[in-house]
Amino acid sequence: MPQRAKLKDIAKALNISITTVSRALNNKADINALTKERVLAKAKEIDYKPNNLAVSLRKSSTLNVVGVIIPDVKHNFFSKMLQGIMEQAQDLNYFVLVGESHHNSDREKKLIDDFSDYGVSGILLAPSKHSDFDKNLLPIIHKRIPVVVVDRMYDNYEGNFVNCNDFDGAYRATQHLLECGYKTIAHIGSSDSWSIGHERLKGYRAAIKDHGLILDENYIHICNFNNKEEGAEEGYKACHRLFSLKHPPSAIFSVTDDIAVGVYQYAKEKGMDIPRDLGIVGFSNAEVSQYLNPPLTTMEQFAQDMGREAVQYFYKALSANGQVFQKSFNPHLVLRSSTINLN
Amino acid sequence: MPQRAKLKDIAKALNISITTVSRALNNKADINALTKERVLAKAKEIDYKPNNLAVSLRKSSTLNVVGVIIPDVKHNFFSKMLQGIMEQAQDLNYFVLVGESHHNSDREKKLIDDFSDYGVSGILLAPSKHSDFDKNLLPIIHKRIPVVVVDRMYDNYEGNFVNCNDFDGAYRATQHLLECGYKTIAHIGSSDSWSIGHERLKGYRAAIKDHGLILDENYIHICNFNNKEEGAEEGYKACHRLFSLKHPPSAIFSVTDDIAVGVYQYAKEKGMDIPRDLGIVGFSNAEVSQYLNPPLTTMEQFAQDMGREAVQYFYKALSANGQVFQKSFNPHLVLRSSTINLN
DNA sequence: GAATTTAACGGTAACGTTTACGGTAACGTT
DNA sequence: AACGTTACCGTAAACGTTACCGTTAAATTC
Repeated sequence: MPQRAKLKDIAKALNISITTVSRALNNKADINALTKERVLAKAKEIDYKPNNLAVSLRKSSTLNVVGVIIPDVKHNFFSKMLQGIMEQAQDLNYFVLVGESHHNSDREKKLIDDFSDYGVSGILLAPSKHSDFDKNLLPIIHKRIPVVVVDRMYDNYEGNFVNCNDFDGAYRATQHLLECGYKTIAHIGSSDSWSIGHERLKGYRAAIKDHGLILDENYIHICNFNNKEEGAEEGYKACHRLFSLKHPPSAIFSVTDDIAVGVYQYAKEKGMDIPRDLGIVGFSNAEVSQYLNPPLTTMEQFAQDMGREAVQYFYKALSANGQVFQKSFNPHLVLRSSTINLN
Repeated sequence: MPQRAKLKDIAKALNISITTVSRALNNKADINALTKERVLAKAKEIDYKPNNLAVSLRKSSTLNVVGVIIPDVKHNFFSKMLQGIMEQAQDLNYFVLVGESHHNSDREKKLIDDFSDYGVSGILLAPSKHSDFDKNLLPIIHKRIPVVVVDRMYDNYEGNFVNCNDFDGAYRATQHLLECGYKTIAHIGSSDSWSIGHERLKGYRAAIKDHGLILDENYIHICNFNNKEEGAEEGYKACHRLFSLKHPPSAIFSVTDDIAVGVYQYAKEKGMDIPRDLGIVGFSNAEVSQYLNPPLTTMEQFAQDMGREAVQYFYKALSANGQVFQKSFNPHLVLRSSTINLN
């Protein structure tokens, strides 16, 4: 609605053609230095700003927008990631369109399609649990829209991605507990259809095995998350089962910090001392974890760096023809007081 | 880059004019039912999607995008708000462009200008501390771009806004402490140039006064936040001073939950029992607060509702000519265990 | 049956840009 | 003097769409 200045206005004011004005503003060749100067001055004077719609239409290019789809902004990991994305995007002069899937595959599909129809230059997707690759992502990949998958992995996915090396992280978390001297280590995991949970379980298994311990399947408790983020509750319930075993565990590697919160609640209720009676390692270094009592040892995921890298990959994918960019970030142990050296 | 289907393609395939195709798809008058059907079928067949750029350019309307500027996505309050914004925006068929100001006024200005140049339909702004109204917001208000200010208030601002009734919230928080029977209530606040801190301080003052107590200025500690979110540290430092007073307070109303975390740390260190020795009420119901030990009594701000309302106001402002929309949400006391009835 | 309405459609211009192309001076070259 | 070169600028078409107006044939009116 607001009456914007156009090339025509400048042209009229200076009594030259629109073409010349355009040339001046986009510093192209075939233009007199003086004319250019006058155009620039006039442009500033009447506050001329190019009409992106017209420019993109004419150039038949897309707008400088990248679409970001995440399951939940409130989640610490995703908001950190988003932060990294926005920073890097701004550096590359891109705008960021954000949508939430709420871990709903249909909603995710709609967002992907809407973004695509809108004409984004690319899409960064942190897939929801149960995301349907063939249905949601494949169509727009075929449309040649650059896509970078973040955080979660599809099976046999061969496109661009940035994720967290969950296997490695879980391995190191478990290893840390072993090195502290905890002998019986349980794992509270999350539903298998979610690749992250799967990888972390594998990492846990590998660590136990590599250290010559026998893996007791009773020590593995897989929670069944619904869409709600009721992690703490699930953790609490898990403890209920784990500590009714004949030989209850002396340490727990929890697949998320949220779940660990539930473990804390259970431990407190039963008068168990963390870390003496029970060692705990979480995953993802949620904001909560530093405020828990005692502060939770956990795995930092570098969400912000992942976000930044994702944007860079998208950017590279724009020009690079067919080349694929992939990277796994190794998590880092954040040593706090929920684990202690028992030796 | 991806070769999109155009009206021309449909027209050619059916041997009719582009105009007719357009009419069919936008279900306008002057079109045969059969023709319309054939067009729609063909459109679906070749997956035609209108080119938004061309449409908006032709109609000289903006794209369906609303720009959102917040200081920090990681912050619980803002991410909740953003969530509300995105939900409501999706319902109204708007896309959401997000940018972070990081409490930097210049960065905020750049975002506002960029969004405006981009051609957003409107802007929702949660101003950063020290945001310069005249410099940042006034220019685009003059450009007639609908603006809704959220959360924080400018002095003498007369445009659209949705905020939290901080005065009322602070009043009720303080009142709650008084009703519990705490006799000496201190306030840890934040720098005055931030309207929110100012309002909460006023609310605190009013509550003390209305209950016939004498306000001891020594009980008011104003933290000087820099841009960093070092709330806990500030809270800790504040306690240092407050508890070296001749008559230390028996309760604290903290301007944010973050700061309250610092109070907890101090209390734990000095062996004070919360809530017996020290009652605490926070503000904003951060995620942390429920996990603190004991869980923190605090004021819920309905960030999500505020976000939703903000989008609705923006939407109304699009058509309503000059009408101004304003609303203050009253915070709600979330009663937990950091306060107790002493009577 | 002539006049008028109506249904259905097409042509053209326009939204604000960019760009391929052509044109006109002014100058230098042989 | 004829030609080529250079520097600068304008014309016109195009990007994909929609609004406006005109056109045709059939249907309706009297």
